[in-house]
Amino acid sequence: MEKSSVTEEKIIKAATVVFMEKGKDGARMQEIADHAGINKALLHYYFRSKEKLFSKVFHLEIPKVVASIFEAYDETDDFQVFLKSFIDKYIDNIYPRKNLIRFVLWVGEKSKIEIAGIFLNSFKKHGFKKNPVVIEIEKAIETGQIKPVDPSNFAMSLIGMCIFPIIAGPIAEKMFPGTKVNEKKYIENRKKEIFNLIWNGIKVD
Amino acid sequence: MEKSSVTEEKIIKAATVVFMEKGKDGARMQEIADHAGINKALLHYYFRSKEKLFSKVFHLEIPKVVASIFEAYDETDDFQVFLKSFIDKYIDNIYPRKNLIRFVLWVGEKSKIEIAGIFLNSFKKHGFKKNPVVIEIEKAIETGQIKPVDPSNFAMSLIGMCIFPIIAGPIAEKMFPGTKVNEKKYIENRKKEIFNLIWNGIKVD
DNA sequence: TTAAAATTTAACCAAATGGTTAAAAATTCT
DNA sequence: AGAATTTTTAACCATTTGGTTAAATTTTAA
Repeated sequence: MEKSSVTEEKIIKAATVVFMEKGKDGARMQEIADHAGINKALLHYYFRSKEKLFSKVFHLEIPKVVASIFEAYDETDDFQVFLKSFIDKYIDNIYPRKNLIRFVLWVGEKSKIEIAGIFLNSFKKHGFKKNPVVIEIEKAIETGQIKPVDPSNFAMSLIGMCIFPIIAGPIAEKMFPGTKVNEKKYIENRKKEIFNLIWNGIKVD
Repeated sequence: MEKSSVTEEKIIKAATVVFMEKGKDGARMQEIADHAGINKALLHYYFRSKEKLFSKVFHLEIPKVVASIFEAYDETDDFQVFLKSFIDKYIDNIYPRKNLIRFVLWVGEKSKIEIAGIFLNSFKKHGFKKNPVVIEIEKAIETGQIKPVDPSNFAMSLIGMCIFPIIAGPIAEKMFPGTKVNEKKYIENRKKEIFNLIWNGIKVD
């Protein structure tokens, strides 16, 4: 690999860390340069402006949020198996990416960057036209494995339950007694609770 | 009311809007002053620094996030009724506060401000020691109205399902086909889907 | 009414920040 | 090797930003 692309990668990596940590406005070009082990002029040589660098990072990172869904996705005919495995893998995937997700959610609303295209591209790259979880749910309904819920809404609920405690972090810990987002035991237990709630509901038969 | 407190209130209101829109670092003191219809010197006369002003706003706004739970809370002996009503009111409450919630989630992680105390105070003010939803769930389990789920986890799931589509906004719309977070029809339907999923699960009996 | 106290403003300041420049150092290519 | 090209740096610049100051205006109260 040529030196140029090595440096460019170093910059993007550093910028990603700093942007995610400090936000777009809180991030300092100098800090990004320091983090990448280069000086500010070089940083501007590679990326003319903060805006351009930010846009680059944003476009590279969004697909990773999408990807975490595909990475957790395993095709099976047994929806119960699929669901259990998806929750397990998805939470494990997003956990180390919580900064990224918080960042994308925050910036996705505020920034003027067009995100629709980025998302669709990301889906296409994985060979799907839409959310694979939605597809899997539709399949399960058709084969009579689950009740006829609205697939899109169900997928939203599923992702919401997985993501919320992770992005809410310290807020969630104060809001809900016993929550310890950083303890493996809590996370493992949460996976089970999510599955049980979705699968069985809370109604007493 | 004296002029001073009127001005102070104007400033806080303006600061809240601007901070929520632009974030802590993106917000400009000048913009806050303009928004409040005063000049920058006066702004600093009332709040010595941006940091102090921000802290004030943050401490005033967090309780409102907590409050949206209490506002949606109605005590009943019938948990099914409680759940339906809670989902309905809670979503209606947080919807116009989505900027605030996104802001608190983002800043809550990044800012060094101690949030634990703010939360506990906020609970106390409403006469509760912990999340009222959790209390209601515990009651319902004791009276055998619902299955013995983990109350805290269940509450987290409930809140997560309600909050996620709202804070995810445009991201959610791309991720899940058919989602239109700004349409009343979508929101009303989502309320029903959340209730049904929680109550019945998806297992075919 | 008038002096004291509080409020409001315009002009200013120092520091920080994004960005530039021109030259030096290192690489690449013939 | 050595000219051309790319990479790297230090010093610099213009603007923005948070914050100050001192004087003018308005309000309060005796």
